[in-house]
Amino acid sequence: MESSSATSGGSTRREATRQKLYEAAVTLIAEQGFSATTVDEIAERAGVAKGTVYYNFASKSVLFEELLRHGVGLLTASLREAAERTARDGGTKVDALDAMIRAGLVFIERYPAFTQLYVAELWRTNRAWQSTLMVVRQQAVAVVEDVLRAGVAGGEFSDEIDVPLTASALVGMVLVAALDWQSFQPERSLDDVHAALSRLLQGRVSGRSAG
Amino acid sequence: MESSSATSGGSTRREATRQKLYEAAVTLIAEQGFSATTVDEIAERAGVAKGTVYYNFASKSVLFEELLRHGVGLLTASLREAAERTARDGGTKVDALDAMIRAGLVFIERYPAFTQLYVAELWRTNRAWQSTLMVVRQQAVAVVEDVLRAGVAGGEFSDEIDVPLTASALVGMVLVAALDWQSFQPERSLDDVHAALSRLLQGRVSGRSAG
DNA sequence: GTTTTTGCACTGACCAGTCAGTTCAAATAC
DNA sequence: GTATTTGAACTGACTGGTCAGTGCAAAAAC
Repeated sequence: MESSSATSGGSTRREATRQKLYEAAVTLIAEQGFSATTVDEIAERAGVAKGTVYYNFASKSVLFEELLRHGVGLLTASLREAAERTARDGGTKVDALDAMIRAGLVFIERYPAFTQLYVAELWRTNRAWQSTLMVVRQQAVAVVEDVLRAGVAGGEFSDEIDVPLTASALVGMVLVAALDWQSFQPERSLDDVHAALSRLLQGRVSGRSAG
Repeated sequence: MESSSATSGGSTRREATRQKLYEAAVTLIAEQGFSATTVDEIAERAGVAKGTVYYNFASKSVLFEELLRHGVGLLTASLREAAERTARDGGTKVDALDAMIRAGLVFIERYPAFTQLYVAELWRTNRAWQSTLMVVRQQAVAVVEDVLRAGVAGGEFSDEIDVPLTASALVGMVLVAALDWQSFQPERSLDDVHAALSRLLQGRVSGRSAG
């Protein structure tokens, strides 16, 4: 007899509790930062006792590290999927980048708190989860780099572009534009924001209106 | 009788102490975050007594807020200067943006810790210095927006571009690329990084090498 | 003689992590 | 089907330590 509602691996109740803790932690840490967020707050928002946090995670930092891994996993999967879908549909590499921009925006719209938290921690040094963060960052940027490299190999992009730097710049463009969108003009539609970034990507900023 | 090394206004000795405290605080907070940085640490790194911190600043948060204002003041001055210099030399608005990108890179190369700290705090909510941060952010982005608007008015840029969003995206592009440069490939030259970003700005990513 | 800095002891709040005890659902016994 | 056992999951009061901010007398700088 199996348990009534099995998730993939791991006992159901425990998994549900961990999920609640992730959700509570991500918003609190995004708002206040890691150090300013107390374990008591996380427990309270998740609706569990403090002891439960320590039953499920070795420490506050471990909870945070697993949260990071979890979130970036979702993002890279989504980016990769966007790139592959475009390739299957016979699109160019610019189309792939454009699709990835959209996938990035969709992700940020869905998980704004996670994105905030990620940006806030990414360039810090001297932190316990530094190495976790490096690994996880590289996974995400690598997806963009791969598309750029394929584009250079296929002659679609200039072979003079600097792949890692251009990838960083593209990620930064989307990240900052999206966070500003969420923070300062949340009423705008995703399509709107996507259109503006597309234009920038395709160098259609200079030059008069298409009229 | 002028003091030997006058900064604008304020008694010299006091100003020197405050400067030491800014420098100590900025690196520590960039590395560890605001909450994880103690006043004792700041005092120790600055080489002054803890009491001196409180003689010069009302509280830890006030020290931080003034630090923010100070740093962003330097940045906006530098951006504005770059834009104006280009205008005087009869450059286009793209030239102005390019000069501002360079000014941004120079700033980040000179004050990497401040930049880190700024990014880490910018999209947080529920923090005491939230409003300070908003004001100060707007000052910096506004300089870029002004150039974009002037370019649209003069017909150099498409009137379909979204000025605030494009400004955000450009700032993000430079910010993230530069932070990655500093963190992960610090051996590269500023010119190198600038060239890569210039290329992206001018839409010279697509298309074969100029050979 | 006024301003600024020092050094250091002290307070009170806050917080990560612990642990002895409780809950409860499923398994086993009858 | 009812009673009993088991153990994973959870609880929340408690502890030991940390830290922002204070108070103040004496020294140093100007």
